[in-house]
Amino acid sequence: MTERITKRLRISKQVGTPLYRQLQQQLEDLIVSGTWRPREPLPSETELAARLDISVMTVRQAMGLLVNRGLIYREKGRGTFVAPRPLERSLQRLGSFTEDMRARGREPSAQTLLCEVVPAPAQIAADLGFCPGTPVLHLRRLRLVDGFPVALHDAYVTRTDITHAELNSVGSLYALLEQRGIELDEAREVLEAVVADTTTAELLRIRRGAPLLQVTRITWDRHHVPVESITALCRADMYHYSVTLRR
Amino acid sequence: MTERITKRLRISKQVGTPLYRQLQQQLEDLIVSGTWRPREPLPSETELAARLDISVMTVRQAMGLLVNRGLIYREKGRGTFVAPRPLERSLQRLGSFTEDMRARGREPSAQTLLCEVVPAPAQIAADLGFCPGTPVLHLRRLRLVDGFPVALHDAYVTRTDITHAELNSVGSLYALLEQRGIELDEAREVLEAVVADTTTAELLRIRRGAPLLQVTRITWDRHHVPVESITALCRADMYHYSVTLRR
DNA sequence: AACCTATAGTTCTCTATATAATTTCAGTAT
DNA sequence: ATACTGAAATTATATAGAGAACTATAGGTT
Repeated sequence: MTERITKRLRISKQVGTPLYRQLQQQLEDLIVSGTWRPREPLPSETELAARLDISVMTVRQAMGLLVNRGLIYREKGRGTFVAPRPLERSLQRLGSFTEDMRARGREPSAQTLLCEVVPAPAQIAADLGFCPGTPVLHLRRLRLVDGFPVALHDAYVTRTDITHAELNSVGSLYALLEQRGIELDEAREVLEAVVADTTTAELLRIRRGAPLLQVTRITWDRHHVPVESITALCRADMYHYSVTLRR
Repeated sequence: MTERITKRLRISKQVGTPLYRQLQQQLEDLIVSGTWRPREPLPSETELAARLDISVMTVRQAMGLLVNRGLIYREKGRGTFVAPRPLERSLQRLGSFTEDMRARGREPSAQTLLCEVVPAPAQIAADLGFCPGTPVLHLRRLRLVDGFPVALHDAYVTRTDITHAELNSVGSLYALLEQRGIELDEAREVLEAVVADTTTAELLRIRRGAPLLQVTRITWDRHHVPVESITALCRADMYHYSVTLRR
């Protein structure tokens, strides 16, 4: 069983990806695909290290990442097990709307309602660490899943050279930023509940006063330079967030 | 500057706490207390290792925990820095309402509206991995901060020997569970937006139809045994959640 | 059958070391 | 003053190894 499964694991120093990342990814694929089920024991660290001819500490590092993602749990003296309920990772990793929806097998799309360079309003400037009035790209988009509106995104982006046409073509703002060499690294989100006003209700095709999840996010690149400040209004009936917490 | 600060760091093998945990905690205290400000460089890993006479890998492990908590960021070749905006940790660590509020310098209290052992309803039983009808403690509490109602908690707890009097005395369900030797380890939360019905509105002193953040949480102990399934309704105007995401 | 002990297996903590990749700084040449 | 090179400094990856702490199992004794 487990022995046959672990024969599928392949890691190589030639790949250019750190060994622990390769292992983490392959183990994660096995878990997410359902090959290993919740509470099923994984091979021990020492066993994997021997089988793959790598150091135990390297295996341990890979496993540590899976623990952090809530996919496995480890018990001293007993072993390592697949965590119950494979997690949605919306609040575990920084992903774009497009990525998140595709990961759920849904077809995301967007209507760009506004795409223009504006002077940064005071609060946005403060969020992004700019002087008020610094030019930023103001981007308002209606986000759809399988053709149905689910969220309204109102973003201020520090990169002002992204065009309406590019957005329509590529779809994902994050993908466009990454094409430009911006390495997204970290974001901070604040989640609140609000009710829909008339304009938002119309766009999202819900009644005025319906509950919305409001998500405010500031995103930084790997040099901790701010990239984006966005407020998203999400239909609460079609879209919710999940997270694993640790003690 | 940094030299004087690091003279305050003390770790000892006698303490019984792993060295990396001791260091992580002390560094965290320095950051949270404001001794180190955002973007300020921390001592390098090698410097700390030399100063504390411990291995670089041990320092690195401590730092890794701080990175995971969003308190610092590391740049290859440059160093380690305090992350901007010290984070509220509500969605980073598993903490109780009581702990969270105290951490924010607020005075939490509760009114227990219901505290009785009941047969687990089907959905709760499914959440907790029980047979329907298994006895669970049903606990409904109005949570207050500085005397003002902010949330309504409706919990089903697997430990049925907790009394109304204990809750009133100690206040924190998690503290009571921990007194009983239950080591809380992990929780999964789902966040949604809803609107207040008449009963909830009255209890929370808001208008009917006002937005609420609904948080559904299942908590497990360190053996991954379910401890609690809870639904919290939180006033959106007084209480919101934050989280750091990583790419 | 119950209990105790020894052993094996597993994760946890820690050490020492090395190389790779990146950034920064100092020295030298133009 | 500027540009280039090499060294120093820093984090990132990886290794090998050891002992501690815990769990599970097997075997022996009562």
